[in-house]
Amino acid sequence: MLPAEPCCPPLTERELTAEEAQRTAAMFKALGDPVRLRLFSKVASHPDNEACVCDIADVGVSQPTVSHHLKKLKEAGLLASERRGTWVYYRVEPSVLAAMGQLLSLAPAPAKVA
Amino acid sequence: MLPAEPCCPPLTERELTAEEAQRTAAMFKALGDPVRLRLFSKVASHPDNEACVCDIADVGVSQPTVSHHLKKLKEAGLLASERRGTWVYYRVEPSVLAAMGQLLSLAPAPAKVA
DNA sequence: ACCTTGAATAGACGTACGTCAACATAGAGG
DNA sequence: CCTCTATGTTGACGTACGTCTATTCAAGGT
Repeated sequence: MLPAEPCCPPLTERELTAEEAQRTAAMFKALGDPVRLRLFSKVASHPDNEACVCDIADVGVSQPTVSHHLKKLKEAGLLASERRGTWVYYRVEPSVLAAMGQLLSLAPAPAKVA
Repeated sequence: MLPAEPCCPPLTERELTAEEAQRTAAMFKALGDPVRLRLFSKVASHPDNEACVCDIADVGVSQPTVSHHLKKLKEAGLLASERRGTWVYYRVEPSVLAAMGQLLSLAPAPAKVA
């Protein structure tokens, strides 16, 4: 799995290269599972965009499955984790979120002559 | 697969319900494949956000595979298709794109007391 | 009617994915 | 040390997914 750094202009501006697509698709893929998306939204909507696993683990699947999904989100570059004593905290990477948001903006609207 | 209508406030605002997550994850999932993301970006970056299949089919996979992926994007609500004579045109749904972009905006930043 | 080109469908195949139960690891606190 | 709680890891299982070849459907042109 690629490092998943922020990437690329709005999708409406120009087509992605194969490499850009691979890197970027990895991030979308990470959010493409309902359980992962819920976990991510739970972290993102917590104060300071950060939450303990114990605060977000109630999503209807077993604890190992939660851990597995958090790992996937981390590998995709969308979350970072840090152990503080007994608990492990996950935090969203705001820059990555912003990059994905920009990717989906349809700002320029090329050649809409009207 | 759900109808995939536009949905939901920014991920930072509140956590998604299970149903919202399922609906929304389907859209992210559709963009979570490199080939599909390239196809989508090709359509999105064409004039009027619309392109003939013949204009975008060169992504390194067979023609049936391209057709398969375009169908998936359509089922996810991200593209619409229309036959015009010999050719079939695919067009992005701007509202859906905008909704996804808004979902990824981290506007309010709750409780960053600093 | 026939053939040609553009695009969708059907079916098959290998791989990746989501899930779980069982086990392992990490600190905290007696 | 031992144990309790919080997370992560392993290995297995069924299903979904991406891809292909072969075939079919749709429109045009001759």
